Amino acid sequence: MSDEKLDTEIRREQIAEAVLSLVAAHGVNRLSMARVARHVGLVPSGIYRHFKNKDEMILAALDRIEVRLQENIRAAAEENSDPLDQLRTLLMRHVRMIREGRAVPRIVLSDDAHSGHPERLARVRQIVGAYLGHLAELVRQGQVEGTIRADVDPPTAALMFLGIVIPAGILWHLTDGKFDATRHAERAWQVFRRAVVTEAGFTTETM
Amino acid sequence: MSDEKLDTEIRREQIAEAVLSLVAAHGVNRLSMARVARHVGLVPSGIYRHFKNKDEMILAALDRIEVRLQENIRAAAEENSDPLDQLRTLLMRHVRMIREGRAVPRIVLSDDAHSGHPERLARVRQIVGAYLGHLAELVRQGQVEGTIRADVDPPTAALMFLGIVIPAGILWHLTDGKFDATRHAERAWQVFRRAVVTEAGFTTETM
DNA sequence: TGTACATCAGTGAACGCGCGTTCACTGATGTAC
DNA sequence: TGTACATCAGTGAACGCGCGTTCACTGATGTAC
Repeated sequence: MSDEKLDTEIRREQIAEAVLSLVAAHGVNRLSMARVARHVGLVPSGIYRHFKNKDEMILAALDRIEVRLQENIRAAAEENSDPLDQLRTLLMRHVRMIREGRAVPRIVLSDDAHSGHPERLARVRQIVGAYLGHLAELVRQGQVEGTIRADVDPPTAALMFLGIVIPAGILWHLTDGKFDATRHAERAWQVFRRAVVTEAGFTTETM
Repeated sequence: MSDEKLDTEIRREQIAEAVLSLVAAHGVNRLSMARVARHVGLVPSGIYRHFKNKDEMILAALDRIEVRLQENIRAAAEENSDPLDQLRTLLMRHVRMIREGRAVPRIVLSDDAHSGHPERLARVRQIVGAYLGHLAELVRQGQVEGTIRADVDPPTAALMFLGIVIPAGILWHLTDGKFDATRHAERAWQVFRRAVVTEAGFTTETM
C-alpha cells in the first residue's frame, strides 16, 4: 500500500489527525480502522503497529483536541487583556472550528459514541470540565476587574457561553453548512454580553 | 417468545416507544433491531411485520418526539398567557425531559447517527426547525406585548434558549446525572431573562 | 352454536456484510564490525 | 567503505461477532356459513 516506512511517533500523529478529519467529515459513528488506515495510506492491520486498539487511537485524537482547546485559550489571553474580550475571541475561534470541520465538537459531544467506552467518556468529561473551568475563571477575573456583574454565577455563565457555540454547531451541521454560525455568534454575543456586563464594563468597551 | 398476537397499530406504538426508551438508556448508536425486539417481547424478524426496515422504525420514533415537543408548547401556552412565562415553563419542561431519560435530545441531536440516512436527517431538521420557529414566535409575541426588547433578534433568542437546555443535557449525561440541570436552568434563565426583558416586562413580572 | 377457512402476527434458520483484531510474514532501514 | 545482522513498520489472509434483513413456516384469531 505505502512503500514508505515511517517512525512510529510520526505515524501516531498522522493517525490521530486522520481520526480528527474523518470524524469531521463523517462523524464518530462511521469511524472505522479501515477508513483511518486508508486515509494514511496503510492497511487496516497496520494501525496496530502504532496503537493497541481502536480505543487508544481515539484517546490519542482526544489528546490533540485538548491541545487545540488549550491553544485557543492561550491565544485569546495573548490577544486581549480584558476577560470579556478574551471570551469574545474564544467565541469567534469556536465558530471557526465549527466551520472548519466540527471535529472537536463532534467527537467531544457525541456521548452516544462513547457510551460503553468508559475511558473515552472519562477523558471527554475531563476535557470539557477543564475547559468550562477556564471559562468560569475568565468570568471570575472579569468580576474582580469590575467589568462583569458580581451576581453572575461563573459556572452558569461558562455553560451559557458554550450554549452559544454548541447549538450553532449542531444547526450548522444539520443544515449542511447553510446556517450562518458566525452571524448567530455575533448576535448572541451582544445578548450574552448585555446580560453579564456591568456599567463600568459597558462604558469602557467598544463591542 | 410472546404468545400474544397484537394489532399492528398497537405494536407500532409499542415499538416506537421502545426505541425512545432504549435510545434514552443506551443512545442511538447501540440501538439494534434485536434490542428493540427483545424489549417488546418479539424475535428480531418480528419487527418487520410492522416496519419496513430500521429507518422507518426510527422515523416512527421521531414522529412521537415531534408530538411530545408540540404537547410541551401547547401546555406552556395553556398554563401561561405571557410569552416570557411560557418560555420559562418550556425551559422547566425541557429539564424534566432531560432528567427523565434524555431520549428526545439524544435522538434529535445525534446528527452523527443520522449521517448517511438522509430521510432521518431531513425529519430531524424539520422537527428542530419547527420548534425553533415556535420559540421565535413566542419572542415576537413578547416584543409586540412590550415585555421583550425590540432589538432582540427572535431566531437568535430562540437558539440561545436552546443553548440553556442543550449543554445542560450534555453535561447531565456526561456526568451520569450528577450535574444539576435544574439549578443550571434556573440560574441561566435569570441571566437570559435579564438580557431580553424590557423595563415594562421587568416590573410586571415576578421571576 | 359449531365448523371451515382466511388472515396475518410471530417464529427461527439463514444470508451477506463490515467490523475490530490476530498473526506469521516481508522487506526496508540503521547499526556494528 | 562494504558486509552481516537486528529492528520493526507494513502486509494480507483469516477469525469471530453482531448487525440488518429475507423467507418459508406456524398457529392464534376473527369471520362466514
